[in-house]
Amino acid sequence: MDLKLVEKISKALSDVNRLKILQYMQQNQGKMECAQICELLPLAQPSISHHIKKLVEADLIFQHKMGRNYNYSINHEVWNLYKKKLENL
Amino acid sequence: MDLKLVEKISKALSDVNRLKILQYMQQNQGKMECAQICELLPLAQPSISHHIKKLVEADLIFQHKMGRNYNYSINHEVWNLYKKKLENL
DNA sequence: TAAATACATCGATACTTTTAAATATATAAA
DNA sequence: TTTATATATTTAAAAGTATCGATGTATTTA
Repeated sequence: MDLKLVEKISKALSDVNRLKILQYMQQNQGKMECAQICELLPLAQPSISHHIKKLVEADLIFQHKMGRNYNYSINHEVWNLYKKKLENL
Repeated sequence: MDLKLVEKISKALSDVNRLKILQYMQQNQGKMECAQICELLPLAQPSISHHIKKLVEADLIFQHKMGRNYNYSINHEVWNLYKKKLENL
């Protein structure tokens, strides 16, 4: 994992709304739906969609389409790689 | 460590120049001077000063004045707290 | 005390990010 | 096949961030 990727992931983590999304996912066995996030955060739906996209683009979460809903789940591999990289930049 | 602080630290980490500064510090027993950073990065001195300030404000590094130079060193306590917090948001 | 050094701060500009309103798309239900 | 639902995308405005030139401030050296 090079510094450009560390930068990208850090940027994805540098917003309280996105951190709350991840927190909620961690507390729900790494899974959640968009509708739940809408209840969790005081933001309009397009804003939440935007934040989710940032997390997806940073490879921190996966997006699976299930019927007309999406399910999101934590990408533990990237998450662990990031933490490991911080140990020794 | 609350999410607002995680956000602040992540923001400090979300720039390649600042990551390079930290990387260099890690490789130098957690210490370095500003002049070394100026050689390391292709940036003007005020930009480097700005980046250092971000790291100091996030409590990721300490600033010690030694004569007319400053010495910077990694704040291992905050650094470790951050990594620990990521383990379990 | 004057000049040089090492850094910080200020001010302007350019770039990026966040947000919401409006709109689009895919799927399920009626 | 029309309508409702869940989510994404587009657009535009506001706020935040990076950069650098100019300048300021300690501190050391001459």
